[in-house]
Amino acid sequence: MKGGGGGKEPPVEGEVSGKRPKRKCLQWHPLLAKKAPDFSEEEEEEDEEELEKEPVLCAESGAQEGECVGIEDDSEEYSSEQRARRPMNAFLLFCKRHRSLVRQEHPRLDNRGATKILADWWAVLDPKEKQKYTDMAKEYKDAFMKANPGYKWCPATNKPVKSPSHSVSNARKKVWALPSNPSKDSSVAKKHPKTDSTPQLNFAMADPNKMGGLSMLLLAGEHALTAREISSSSSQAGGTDVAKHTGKSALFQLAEISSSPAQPAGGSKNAEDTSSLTHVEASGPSQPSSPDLPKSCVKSPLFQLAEQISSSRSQSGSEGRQCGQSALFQLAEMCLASEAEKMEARSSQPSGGSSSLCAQHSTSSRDITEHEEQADAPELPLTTSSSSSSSSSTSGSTSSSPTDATPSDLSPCKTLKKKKKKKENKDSDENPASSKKAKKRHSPESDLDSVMFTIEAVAKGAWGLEETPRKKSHPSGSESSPTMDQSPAVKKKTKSKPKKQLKFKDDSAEEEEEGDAETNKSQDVEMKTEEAPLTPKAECENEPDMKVETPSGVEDMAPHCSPPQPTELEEKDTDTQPPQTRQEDKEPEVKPETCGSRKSERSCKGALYKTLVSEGMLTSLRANVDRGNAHTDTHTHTHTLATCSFSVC
DNA sequence: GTGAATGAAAC
DNA sequence: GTTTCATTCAC
Repeated sequence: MKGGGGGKEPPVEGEVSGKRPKRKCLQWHPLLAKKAPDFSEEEEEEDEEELEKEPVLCAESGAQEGECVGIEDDSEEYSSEQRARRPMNAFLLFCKRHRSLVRQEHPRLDNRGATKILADWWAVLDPKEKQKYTDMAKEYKDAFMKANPGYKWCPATNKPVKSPSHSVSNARKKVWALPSNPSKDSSVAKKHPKTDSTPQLNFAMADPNKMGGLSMLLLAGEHALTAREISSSSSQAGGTDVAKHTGKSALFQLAEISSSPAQPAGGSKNAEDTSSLTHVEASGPSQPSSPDLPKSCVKSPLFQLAEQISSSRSQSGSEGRQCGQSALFQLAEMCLASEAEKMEARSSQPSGGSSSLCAQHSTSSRDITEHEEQADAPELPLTTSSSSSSSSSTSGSTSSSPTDATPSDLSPCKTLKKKKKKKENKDSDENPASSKKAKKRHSPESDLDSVMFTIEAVAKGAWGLEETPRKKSHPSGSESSPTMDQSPAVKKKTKSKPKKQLKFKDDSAEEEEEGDAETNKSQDVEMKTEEAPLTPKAECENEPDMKVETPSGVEDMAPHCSPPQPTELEEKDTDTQPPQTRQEDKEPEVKPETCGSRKSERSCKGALYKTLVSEGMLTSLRANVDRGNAHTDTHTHTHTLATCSFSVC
């Protein structure tokens, strides 16, 4: 499987082979580039170092641009991709942040399935939560725009520019280069902007790709330094305006960088990596992640950024800006967290999952904690993140292949078109509503998992919780219950939707045999559950809410397990399944056509869910399930408990 | 390369 | 109102 590490690893190869144009994400570039060919093996550990080193070198040299660029001529390859990526929207941010969790929970589930779940989750998400993400997205976008003033959302369209050869590179690079922008201080970093094509190329090429995330950081750091030369470490906020700007851009970059996938580097390194990242984020005292590296160089920038961030936060209190920064900061954290999660997930999967998580947790937790304290803003409580973040780590080098070149010529737009066409076909085939369903269907397993998961969540209401770690914040004071309830519930429904299709089939057959079938399912579920690492993330606070809705059995675990919502879910799987089925049955009626549009569907689901809840359907179902699965549950529960403990640790 | 989701911008 | 693209990665 590429999957495990592969997913990202490939990128590494990519360089040479050059594949995956898509990946190009900003994040990827840098890292990938770093991965440099030099290393053949050892790579993992050293890769990281190198990665950092390279940038460092550049930094040292001072002329980052030229040399760096030069170094990697290859970079041209990147150039194709260099084009800045669109900033993620709220949903994407959400996905990025939580995907790993979902995947952890459902190892089998592929991204598509995870996306579905996330979508459901998103639908259910409290407005507040959404708002947070929305805000973050906004901030992110703003920062992005600042960085890339001239950026057009769909460069592709512009393609004209892209003439085969240079055009491409320019366009993409531009993005990076663009940042230049205007007036802002950040301009320094961006300096090369687009104004001159030539320079730009160099600059653009060089920086982003070669420099990699670090490079970016360096640049940012420079700016920052400039702004706050003063503050080498303590700086507080000095925050001059400039600093702020810088910080922002820096943050933005940081976010991008952070988002860069964790490096494939081996899991073993994770610990180290993690530490390095951690310190970076944490802004902790500078510790050199790796002695080898010129720490000062490397760290400095990163460290500075971190400092800035932290300082900004502290300041922020007084200033309004904080919001923006915090958002960005959060974003960065999210990215890191997500990566970390990934790392964890991967590493954990093979082995034992939960344990690994715990370990990581502990490790990073401290750092994270600090951050959280500082940052913690309301926003992302993200428990998840915490866990994941910790893991984080690795900076990886990921790499994706820069390569890609490819298509770029045409411009992404074209490429996309293909996709779209496909989609269209699908849609056209069926009604709107149906179309969705049809799509959903792809893999039974995934669907099942997702369904199970959803069901569980619904039963417990965990989902809502999970998602929102922030929810904790309490969403609702008075309303809380309703909102909370709904969300989870909705989720369920939502989920059901995807499942429905699958389930329908199953249900029809299964329902008849429910007795046996359930048992089997439950077992299956358990199996899955076991496989799944169980995560953690959870939100204890939610529990209460959950309980409210789901008084029944699961509660036991829920309380403790807050983190492991997923876990809970799993437990429920067994139980839930049956219920699920039923719900689904009902849903079909409602959902189907009504919800032609995505939103509408979600809404419908939500409504249905509410209805069901009100009716007490869920409760009754659960009860039934519990009874039916009693023995099975016992098993599961035990397992769950264990899990919980873990998470708790 | 595709898909699965949502959302934002461009068209 | 439609397209494109953003993220992620197994397939």
